Amino acid sequence: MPYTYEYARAALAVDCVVFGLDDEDLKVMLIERGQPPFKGRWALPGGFVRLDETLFEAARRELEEETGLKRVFLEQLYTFGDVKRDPRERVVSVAYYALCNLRDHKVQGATDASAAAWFGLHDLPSLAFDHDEILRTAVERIRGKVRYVPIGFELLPRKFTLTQLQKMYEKILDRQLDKRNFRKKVLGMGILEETDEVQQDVAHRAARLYRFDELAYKRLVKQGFNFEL
Amino acid sequence: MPYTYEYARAALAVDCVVFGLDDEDLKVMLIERGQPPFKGRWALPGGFVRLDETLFEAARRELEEETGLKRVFLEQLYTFGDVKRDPRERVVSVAYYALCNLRDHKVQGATDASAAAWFGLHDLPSLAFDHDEILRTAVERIRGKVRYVPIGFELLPRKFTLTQLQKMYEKILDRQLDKRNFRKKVLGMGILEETDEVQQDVAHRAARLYRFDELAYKRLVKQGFNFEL
DNA sequence: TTGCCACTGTGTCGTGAATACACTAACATT
DNA sequence: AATGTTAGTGTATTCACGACACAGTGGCAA
Repeated sequence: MPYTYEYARAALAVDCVVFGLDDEDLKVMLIERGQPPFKGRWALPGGFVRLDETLFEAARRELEEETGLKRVFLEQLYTFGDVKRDPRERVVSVAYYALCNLRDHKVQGATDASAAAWFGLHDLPSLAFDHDEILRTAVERIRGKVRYVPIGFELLPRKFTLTQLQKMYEKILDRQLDKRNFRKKVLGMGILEETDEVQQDVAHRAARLYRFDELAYKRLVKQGFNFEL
Repeated sequence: MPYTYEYARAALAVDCVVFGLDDEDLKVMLIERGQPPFKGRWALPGGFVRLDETLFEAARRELEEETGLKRVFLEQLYTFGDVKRDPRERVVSVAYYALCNLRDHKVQGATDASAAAWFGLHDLPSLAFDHDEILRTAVERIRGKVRYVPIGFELLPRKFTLTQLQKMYEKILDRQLDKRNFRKKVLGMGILEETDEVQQDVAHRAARLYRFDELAYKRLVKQGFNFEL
């Protein structure tokens, strides 16, 4: 069933940079390509946009199809449109980035014969297409964004300790933070809700668990509040 | 000369939000549409992407064709891909925003029969397509960005007074700033070069002219410097 | 020439935020 | 009971931000 147009048209794709956090490192999910071009190379999950879905919907769909991830934070990153970025033909790709925590969303073997795996940011293979550049752009974006918008909470389980929160910031920003100053600051913002639970199954004093209080955050933003780590 | 594809394809367009600054207000350049749909309505300059040009090149080309603007600051904003954003068919638009100063770049009557004009941000007509939304997004973007990246200088002539600089920030941020604190801060950053010239043809004491020192800025950024107004 | 107008250009002080820094408390394990 | 491991806490110093007012300059008009 061919489609005909008066002018040549580019193909339109979406690609997703999925960040996940575990105890060691900030990770990215990659897919091993089962088809040429770049067969056998690692690439970002993604695919072509259908005409009856928005870009956001396409990104969400591809993410679920290729990695099994649902209901994760997903936001548009940048659109990559170099003429030769795909060797087959002109493909313009709208990149998205996603954040999720590795505990809740375990490595889903991908559905369509290709392998999916998490890679630490310091241990990446070279990627297919211009996906290295897309990934670099995504890392820059979250580094910038995490400092003044609380997107980082998407990477943690719903209840977390202050140490986990601090370690997350340290991994994203790639530098050490002072414990006391960090706690003072983050508690002072009034967007963390203290639960009456503590960590389980640790071989030392258990830390208190906190929850991100989205309502308090939104209230504060409305009053002209500035989250800034 | 028709082009045929196995799957249906969206058309791909670019749209540009061009900001300009004059003595009164922050302005945006709009084009009156000469063709349906939305004939007679105001819209952002833009058009379809050719297959042999990057997105950036397409934006620059359309900008020049429709408004006569060349060599202005131009940067990708966001990609708009709602299914029904164009009533004719599926069109995905990569939006760019541009900054220029109204002195150097006078209102070029548009080349192709449609009229081009500057509109103050507080005095906008309702726009064609989803261009209201694109424009809103662009305003948010420069408000956020101008505070920690010196893009604002693109809106001024190469040599400017500190008062002009301050007024620019006041118009973009839509609030008053204190003169002494502003000067202290902006001079303290060390990215302004004092010239030995002063304003001409003013009916009062002439102010000293400054120049943005891009090299100093880049040097400072490399050392981990934080421009932040 | 004098006065007036419009804008330029400058310093201080108080307050709040950011940083640097080290020890005791709690709990689990042996 | 002793040990190991992390949790949890306060202070002092420095730095940045914001609030605030007036004298100086130069053109212009009377």
